[in-house]
Amino acid sequence: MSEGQVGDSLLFLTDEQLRQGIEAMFFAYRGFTAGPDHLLEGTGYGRAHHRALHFIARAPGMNVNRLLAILGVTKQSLNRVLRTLIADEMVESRVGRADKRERHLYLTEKGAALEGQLSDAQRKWMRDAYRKAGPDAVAGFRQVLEALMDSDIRKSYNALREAGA
Amino acid sequence: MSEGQVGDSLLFLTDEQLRQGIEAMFFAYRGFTAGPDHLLEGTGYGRAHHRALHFIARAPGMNVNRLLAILGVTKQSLNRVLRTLIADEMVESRVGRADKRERHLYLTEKGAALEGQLSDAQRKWMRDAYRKAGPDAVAGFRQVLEALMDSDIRKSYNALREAGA
DNA sequence: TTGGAATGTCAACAAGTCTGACGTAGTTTT
DNA sequence: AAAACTACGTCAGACTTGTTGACATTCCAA
Repeated sequence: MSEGQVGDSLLFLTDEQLRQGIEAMFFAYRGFTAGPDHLLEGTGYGRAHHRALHFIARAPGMNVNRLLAILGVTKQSLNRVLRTLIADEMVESRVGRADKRERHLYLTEKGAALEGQLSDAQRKWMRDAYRKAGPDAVAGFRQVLEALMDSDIRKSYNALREAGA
Repeated sequence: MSEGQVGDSLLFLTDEQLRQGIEAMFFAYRGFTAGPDHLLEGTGYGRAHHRALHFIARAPGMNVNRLLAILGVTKQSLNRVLRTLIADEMVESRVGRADKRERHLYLTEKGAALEGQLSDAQRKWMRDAYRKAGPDAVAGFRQVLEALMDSDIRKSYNALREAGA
C-alpha cells in the first residue's frame, strides 16, 4: 500500500506505524485472553464457554438468537457449548413465556461463581493495564477499539453498554 | 465515546467500565481480523497462514524457532502451516549458512504478493479506525495495548519494532 | 387449516490447536 | 572420537471450536 511519508499531522499513519498497531493488537489479545484460558485448563471448558458465560451474565434472560448474533457463530456451534453448560448446571434454559420457541438463558449459582472467577481474572489484567497507561490513554484506547468494530457489531456493543450502564 | 459520568480520575476503573473495555476488545478483534479472513475464504489458507506470512514478511530470514516463539504455537502446529506454504511456493526455506540445522524463511514473489493483499486489507481497516479516532487516541490505544501484553511477548514485540523501524 | 418462517437440536465433518514419540542432521562438550 | 545436546521435521492421536445439512417444534399469517 505504501502511504508514503505524508505530512506531519498524518505521519502516524505510515505503513510502519500501522503494522506496529496490527502487531500490538495481536500480541495484546493474547495477553488479554491468557488468564481465563489458563483458569479453564483441564476443566473441559474453553474460550467459547467463557464467552457464552460472559454475555449471559451480562444480559440475563437473553435468548439464543440474540446471543448468537453477539458471538458471531452458528447456532449449531453455540448449541454444543450451551448443551454442556446446561448439562453441568452452569446455565439454565427457560422456555419463553410469550414465544415458546425461544429459550431464555440464565446463569445458575454455580455458573455465576465460575463466571465471576473468569471475569475477575480478566478484569484484573485489564485494570492493571489501565493503571499503567492512565486515564487519557484509556479513553483513546476505547475510541480506537470502537472504530475498529464492524458497524453491525458496534450495534450489539452499544446495546450491551446501555443495558449494563 | 461518552465516558458518561466520570469526573474524578478513578471512576474509569469500575467493574462496569472494565467490562466494557473487555467487550470492546472482543468485538474490535473480530473487526480487525475479518478482512483477511474473508480474503482467504476458499483458498485453503486460514488465519494461521496469514500470521506466518505476516511475520516472515516482517523479518525475512527469521528461523523457525524464532517464529515459533512469536506465534506462541507448537512446532507441530506451525509445521503444518509452513509445509503447505512451502509446497505452494509462497515461502522459501533456506538452510542456515552459519548453522546448517537452522532453516531461514523468506517469502517468494508469489508469497509477497499474497501477504501484500492481506496486509493492505488489514492496514486499510486500521488506518480508517486511526483516522476516525485521531492521533491522541492512537497514542493511548498503543499504550494500553502494550500494557496488556504478557511481558515475554512484549520482548518479541519490541524486537520487531526495532527491526522494522 | 395449512404452509412458511423462526427457533433450537442432533449428527457429521474440517481446521487448527495440543501432547507425545521418534528420526535426522549438525553442533558442542568431554 | 564419542557422547550429549540442539534445530527441525514428521507421524499419530486427541480436543476445541468452527462449519453444513437435516430435522422437530412452534408460531403466525394467508
